[in-house]
Amino acid sequence: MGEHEVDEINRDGLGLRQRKKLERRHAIEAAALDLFERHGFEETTIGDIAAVVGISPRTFFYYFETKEDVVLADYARRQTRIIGELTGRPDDETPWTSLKASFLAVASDYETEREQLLRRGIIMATNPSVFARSLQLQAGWEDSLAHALTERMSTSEDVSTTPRLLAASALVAMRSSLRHWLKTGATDPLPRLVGECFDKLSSGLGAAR
Amino acid sequence: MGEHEVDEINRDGLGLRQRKKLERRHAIEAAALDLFERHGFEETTIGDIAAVVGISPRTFFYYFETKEDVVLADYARRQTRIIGELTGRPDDETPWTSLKASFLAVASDYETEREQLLRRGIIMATNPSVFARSLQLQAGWEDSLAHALTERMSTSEDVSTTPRLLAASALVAMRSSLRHWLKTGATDPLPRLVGECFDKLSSGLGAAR
DNA sequence: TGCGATATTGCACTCAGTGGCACTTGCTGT
DNA sequence: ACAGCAAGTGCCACTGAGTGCAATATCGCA
Repeated sequence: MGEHEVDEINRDGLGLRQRKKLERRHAIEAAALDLFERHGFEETTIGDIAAVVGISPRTFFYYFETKEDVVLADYARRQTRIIGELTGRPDDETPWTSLKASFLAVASDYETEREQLLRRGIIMATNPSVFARSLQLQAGWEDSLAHALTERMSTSEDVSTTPRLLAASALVAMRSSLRHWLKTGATDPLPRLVGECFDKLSSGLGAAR
Repeated sequence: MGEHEVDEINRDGLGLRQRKKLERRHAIEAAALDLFERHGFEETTIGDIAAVVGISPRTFFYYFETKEDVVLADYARRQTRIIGELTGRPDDETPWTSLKASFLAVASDYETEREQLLRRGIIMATNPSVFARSLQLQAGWEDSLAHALTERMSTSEDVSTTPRLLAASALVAMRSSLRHWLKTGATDPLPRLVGECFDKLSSGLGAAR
């Protein structure tokens, strides 16, 4: 019967309704990003964005929870991407190897969206509240990773410290190489940077200088 | 001449003014924490807090930048504590050893403030916005650590990735052991937990399960 | 064509946080 | 002891994010 499910009717994808929603979501993203870059994040109000897209300010919150989330809209996508990648790895691999492989895969994606990442990265680095929100999302990310790892390693003793440590470390590797990548204008190949960071961590921090 | 410095006149400490300020600051902290625990963080307004302490809402912001900062008031103190500890370490030590030693020192402090930490920890773990703010502070912390390390290791190439990686990893170790400590009711000796985490990281993540 | 789910909007409201201005009072140099 | 200064404090008005609610519009589908 007519359930209130997420309708996915049309071939090859989503129903007209879903498509429209996605389009509008992207429209909001584009308009907002543009305004943020031209007038600054703080200076731009929800009203401004709504006006450009031609929707009511109230509707904005139907699409995004906070103003910050517009900038970080792609975080969630990447997050699920990584988790998928991770759970797809063979079971006999050591956790750290799987993590490295998963993050490397995503790192390649990053390069194709270089421009987008740079734009968003700049706004994020410049605006404390956006940065804060990104940290918050990363924490959720860490949770998911840790959870996935706990299932993978049958260490079972619910979410012990080790998976958390692994997950957090992986994120640290990703984050710091990403930072370096962005700071150097995204010229070096990102996967290489990520690989190097992972290796530094896997061989142990004890051996520095 | 009469500079606008932080005045410290009286013997053994600060002037009357400073003391009053500190007292009031603590009063705000106490009242706020109490309200937060009894009615919830979100539910408590700045006005509520101000009313209890007997100040105007406006004045609250003279003492704290945000409502969240009341809960995290001791973060800054600990931060400077650690940095001090770190710069005090002998130069011939490997960075990671110094980091471990510094964090261990602070870990001992934590145990004497067990109650306080638990109270604040609970509020933090329960409230996304407080948690977010704590992450933000940690990021600043990471910056300071990385900076201190860069000076220490004469790797000089301005804030290269390595010090960042070290700093971030140390924070991960601290954070995850702290989390575990809090979750288990702060019974195990914290320094031991911290030590273990540091060791896991120093021997390398590659060797898991 | 009409039913039901989904999308959109207006309105009223709360509350964090800021800016400006006036007023008090502890501190400091003379 | 006194004057000048700046920190501390308070009040008022204001902006803007975000929410709850209820009314309306739109669209897919039977």
